[in-house]
Amino acid sequence: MARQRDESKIIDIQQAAMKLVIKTGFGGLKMAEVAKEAGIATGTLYIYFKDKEELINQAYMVTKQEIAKVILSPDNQGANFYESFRNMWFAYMRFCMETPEKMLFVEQFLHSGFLSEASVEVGHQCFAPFVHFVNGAQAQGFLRKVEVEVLQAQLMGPILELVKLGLEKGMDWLELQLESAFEMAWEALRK
Amino acid sequence: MARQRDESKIIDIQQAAMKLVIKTGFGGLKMAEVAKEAGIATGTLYIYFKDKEELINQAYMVTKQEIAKVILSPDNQGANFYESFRNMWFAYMRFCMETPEKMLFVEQFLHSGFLSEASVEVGHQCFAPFVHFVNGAQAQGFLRKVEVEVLQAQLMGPILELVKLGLEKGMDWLELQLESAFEMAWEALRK
DNA sequence: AAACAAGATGAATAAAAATTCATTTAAAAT
DNA sequence: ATTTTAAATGAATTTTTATTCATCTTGTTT
Repeated sequence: MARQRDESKIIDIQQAAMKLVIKTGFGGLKMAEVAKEAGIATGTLYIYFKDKEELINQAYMVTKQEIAKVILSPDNQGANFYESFRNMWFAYMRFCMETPEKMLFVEQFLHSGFLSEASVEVGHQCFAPFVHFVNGAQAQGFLRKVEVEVLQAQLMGPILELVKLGLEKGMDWLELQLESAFEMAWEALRK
Repeated sequence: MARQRDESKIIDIQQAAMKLVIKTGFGGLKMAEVAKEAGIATGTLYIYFKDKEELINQAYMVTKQEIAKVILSPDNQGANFYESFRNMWFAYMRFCMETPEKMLFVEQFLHSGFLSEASVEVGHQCFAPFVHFVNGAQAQGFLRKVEVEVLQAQLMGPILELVKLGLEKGMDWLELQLESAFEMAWEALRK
């Protein structure tokens, strides 16, 4: 008997928040600015989210899951390990270059002081398939036998830094570095 | 004709701020808490620093310079390139493990929205010796010929991630991973 | 040891930001 | 077309946090 809640606003709001975090950092993130960026009134935020903490944590959980999906998205039927690894690396890198705000938001969130119980849980869930992939690859002798977190650090650390550089120097610049960057990652991790 | 200003308070205050940033992120950093952590009254902060922005920027500049000094500190007389590289990597890593708050503060600061003109300048200054070292090593055929920023990303990115892991899982755990981590970095960067 | 000057204090104030809510608007049902 | 009711609004309020300042303390000088 009344107008519908516009569920797409949830996404708009989360995207607005992520976009602003890149510019201002978590410290500078203001609810009034999120609303403005999302094209709605301040009060409307509170229809869709209980408070700032919930908004930020939900943005994290949704985005973290999206990223996990991206990494597993390539169709690796018939590909050898090197090719699968390469596909996943490029899939993730392309995602980061297209929506850097998402990966940087997820990254910064972890040290923002907003991290809730539920977010930690989602983080673990999303990490599980990666652990499985790495364990298999190690067992088959494709990857170095070091703890999975160390592999992850070596793999994700440089990507994060490269995306930050991409924001400063332009994604066209970054595009030119991709092959080298991938090779370096591969040399670091291969057995 | 009056009591001396205690210059060591400047360091205490900056260290307090850096320590708190690890716990609460930049967003959660409160002047009252910095004062408490430093063991002084809130108002005393403003004797030593004009405002929050100045405090944070000065902490950054001092710490960034300290880090630059640490990386160049090893005595590499008579060492070959591999040994020099190894010495620098371990010198930096040890510094990070002893005072993770400094490296994480510097890291987070760059995306906090507080970055001043002067801080950017100091950042560049500190980067210059690294550029020089890398250029020389590339010319002599020790390192891959990729842009210096890409090398830096591949080198520093994993260290940052490892230190974060060290904070979560303990520095004793990280200690056990150092040799592997260094080897991976070396394989990534070597020609 | 008295006077002085600058440091230190922390409660009071100002500024900034999150959240609420009385009111308005508009989609859906009758 | 009218009624209904939840969404949307944004000014007002509350809450949080930075900054100031009247007062006190302490080291130094004479």
